[in-house]
Amino acid sequence: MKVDHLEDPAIMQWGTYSNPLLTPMHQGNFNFNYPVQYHPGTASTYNYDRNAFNDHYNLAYQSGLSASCPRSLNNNSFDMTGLSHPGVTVSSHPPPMYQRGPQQPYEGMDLSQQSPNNNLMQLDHEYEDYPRPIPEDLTAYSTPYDSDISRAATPSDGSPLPLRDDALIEKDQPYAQLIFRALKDAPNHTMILRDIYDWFRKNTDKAAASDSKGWQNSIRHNLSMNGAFEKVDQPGEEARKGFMWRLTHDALANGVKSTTRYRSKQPNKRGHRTGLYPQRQLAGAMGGRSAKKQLRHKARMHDAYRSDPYQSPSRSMPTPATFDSAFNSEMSMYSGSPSYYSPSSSEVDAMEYQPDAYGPVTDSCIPQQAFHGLPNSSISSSPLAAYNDGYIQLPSDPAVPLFTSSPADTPSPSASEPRTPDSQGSGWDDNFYGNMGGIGSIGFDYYGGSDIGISAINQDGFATDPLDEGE
DNA sequence: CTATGTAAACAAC
DNA sequence: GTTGTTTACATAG
Repeated sequence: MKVDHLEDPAIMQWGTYSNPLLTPMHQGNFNFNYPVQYHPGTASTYNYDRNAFNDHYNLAYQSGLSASCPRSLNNNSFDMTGLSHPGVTVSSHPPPMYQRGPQQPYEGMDLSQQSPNNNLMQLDHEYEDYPRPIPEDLTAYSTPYDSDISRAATPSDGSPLPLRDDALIEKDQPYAQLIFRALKDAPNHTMILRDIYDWFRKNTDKAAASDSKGWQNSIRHNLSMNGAFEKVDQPGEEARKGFMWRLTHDALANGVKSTTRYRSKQPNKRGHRTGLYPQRQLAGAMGGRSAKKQLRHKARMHDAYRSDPYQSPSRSMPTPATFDSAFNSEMSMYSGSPSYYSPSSSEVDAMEYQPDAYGPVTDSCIPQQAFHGLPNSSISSSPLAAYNDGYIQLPSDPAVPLFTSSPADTPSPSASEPRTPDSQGSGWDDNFYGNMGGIGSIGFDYYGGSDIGISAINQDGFATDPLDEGE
């Protein structure tokens, strides 16, 4: 087994990390008059494969000024993990299944955005190099974590270096955090459950510490309960095995928040039901993978949506790999916004699950980080901007200019402004700048159009939200 | 109280 | 048996 270091040493220079907000990409001469060129069919720009797993790989980002975006231009393109770099033909540990389409190099990509957090990258050597996947090889999934990689410190191995010193901290992190890390390092930030298990076996002591399988239960529990993780469908035969789990855009941008989604707010205040569920409502009566196709009891979840500022509206539904356009237009803040557009039960039920809803989206979008330096007012007053977890959605019409040079020239927000349903009054708009999702990235929280706060991501990947409304 | 871990019931593979 | 959802209890802080 080869345990090469996959990273280009030139890329892996931690010391060069300086300011996440001042990466070369952002330092480019910006004028905000450029109309975004949208070439839906430009093959050289992207190669959209309608696939759950490559939707993030197909973007060629050009000079940081414009991008064609198959809607789900992902943070991975600007990855803070540093794992999927242009020109680097290997990524750290993608199981072949995960990558269906060929990975496009990002010509103009910024290589300097390295996470300052060594923890996030220390695991790379654990994974094997692997050849570029055959596109149609969807069924031959083999976990990248071979069981025999007992990485028990084998000094003779050459480069054992299982975990660095700071890794010790990692072990004490909560499950949600660890899962976050696992996914963050994964290609597309997506993994299947078993690989998450394996990641835990390798990189944490949760597994070893417990003789039982409680830790797996906990992982599943967290995956289910924490809004940072979303399910995406697994194409092909493997779909039977379950979903893949992916970090939401919002999680990438904002970090993980607590796993409190459905937890009862007032747990049996009085009457403490000491005895184990004598009168207990059947726990998990609604559980199961049936959620995949039958959206049960959505209504009762809406309370949870409101109470959990981290929740995406349709957690029980597998999230299409990229935005379903209807979904997108209906709820443009599809994740991460506290004031959600809460679809009614019937609406949710109407949102039938479409396994093939990965179609390209008509809108062009550019990452908000491209607007670094632009006054907030300019952005928010743009008639085009619809903030969407790290991206600015643009209408299909490429002729419409984005911004004018002077604020005075800015056309007043028209009625056609695609605002989010709740951004007018009480909605949140998370408008992230900088290296989206990177440690230390900063975002501005808009509340009803007013810039009132700043969020940041701490070293642990947890978002610090000074305005976290706890209800 | 909140955040988290843990156990477990349960449903649908 | 596995995966995913949900409820419930315990406990640390």
